Amino acid sequence: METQEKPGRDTLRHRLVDAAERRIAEQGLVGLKARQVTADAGCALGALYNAFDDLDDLVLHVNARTLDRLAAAFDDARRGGEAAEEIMAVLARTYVSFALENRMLWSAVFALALPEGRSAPDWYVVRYRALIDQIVGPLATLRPDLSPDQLQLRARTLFAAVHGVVWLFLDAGFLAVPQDRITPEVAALVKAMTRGLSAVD
Amino acid sequence: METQEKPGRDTLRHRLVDAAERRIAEQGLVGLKARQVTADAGCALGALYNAFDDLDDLVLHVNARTLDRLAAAFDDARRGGEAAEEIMAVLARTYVSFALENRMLWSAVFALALPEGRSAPDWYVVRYRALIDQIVGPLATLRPDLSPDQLQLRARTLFAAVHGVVWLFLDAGFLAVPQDRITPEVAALVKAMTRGLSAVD
DNA sequence: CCCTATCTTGAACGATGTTCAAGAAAAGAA
DNA sequence: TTCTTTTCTTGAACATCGTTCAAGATAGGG
Repeated sequence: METQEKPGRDTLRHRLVDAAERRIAEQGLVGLKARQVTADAGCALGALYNAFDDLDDLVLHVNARTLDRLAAAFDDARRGGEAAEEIMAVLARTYVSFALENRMLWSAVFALALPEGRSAPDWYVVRYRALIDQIVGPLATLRPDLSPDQLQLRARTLFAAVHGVVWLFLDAGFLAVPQDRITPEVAALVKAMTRGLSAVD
Repeated sequence: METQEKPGRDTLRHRLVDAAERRIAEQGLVGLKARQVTADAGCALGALYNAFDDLDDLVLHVNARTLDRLAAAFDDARRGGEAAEEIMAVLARTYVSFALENRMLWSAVFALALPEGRSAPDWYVVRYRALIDQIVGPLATLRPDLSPDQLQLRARTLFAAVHGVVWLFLDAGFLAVPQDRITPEVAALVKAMTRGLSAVD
């Protein structure tokens, strides 16, 4: 059972997430070790397993923070509420910038692979959905021909497609490309996917 | 140094790759253990490190096989040489089918994360490029407005975008969607990305 | 002040990837 | 064949990892 998070900024849970976040940001997900993170947080090895189920559970909390920060960046980006097309383009740029400025943390969001039977908890999935939902709005304006169900699906497809492109440049170094070409490529991708009128589907 | 592969179908190297391939196909990349795979291949634990540098090196060889099989599927798919637009659509369908029919092996291709400084060897990168190159052909027909350099880049973008969508359904189960909706979504993505005439950039 | 419940500790366990000295096998030279 | 040299093979040993758990410390409530 997931114990209720106490509000205190100085709980052990909080310090552990802080330490884990730093470690991942610097060394990547593979650089996160139980002994290291507990030392950083100033507690014994075993204390980690009192505060969290698991190392994966801890990573999930770090990832939740990362997703929240991207969601906040999305909020800011949409604040300059222009036309739907422009919002879409801004969201795409925001996504790319965020991923590039938080490489390791962003990679960790996708690199974490839960064991076979285990699925992500609700409080985690909610964060994902919140991101998708921010896309559905402008997409609905651009594609009035799509049903709500189709919109939801298409928003995920769009998100995943952009993720794929960013991933290519983040994790598949051997096909590397100058960073300044990523944003235009993603922009082209998003523009193509959201062009409404001539869309045949 | 990478020792030259002997042609024999029954070398230890070959048996190890076979065993590793089976293990990954059944249990996923995380299910691949040095002791298990050497037992399956009928050799001692240490023999693995004579045949390969590393466990990662072994996985690289499994992945190379997988990439070769997809490349072969691409070859077959293009054999019915229709219009460029149709070829593109067929390649996309082929990709999706292949990924779904080889879930674990295909995931392994992307899940393998080489340690920080280490980069994939040339004989491995070549396989990736071969796949991309199969896309460049039809894309060049559909987008005569793009320079060779832009074509190469756009082909990678397209590949990565499709990869992202397939990945979403393969590894991010909580946003799961019925399998029969994947192919149409990818088709829509590819069609949007390859639409030539009204293309703006 | 004591009883209880909770948190904390770090030694211990089992599993893992990798190394390496020693032995076996193969290949070449005579 | 026989000796020498090189290569392959072996499995015990090592270091490191995530995780557990019995024992001790701490805090709360009556």
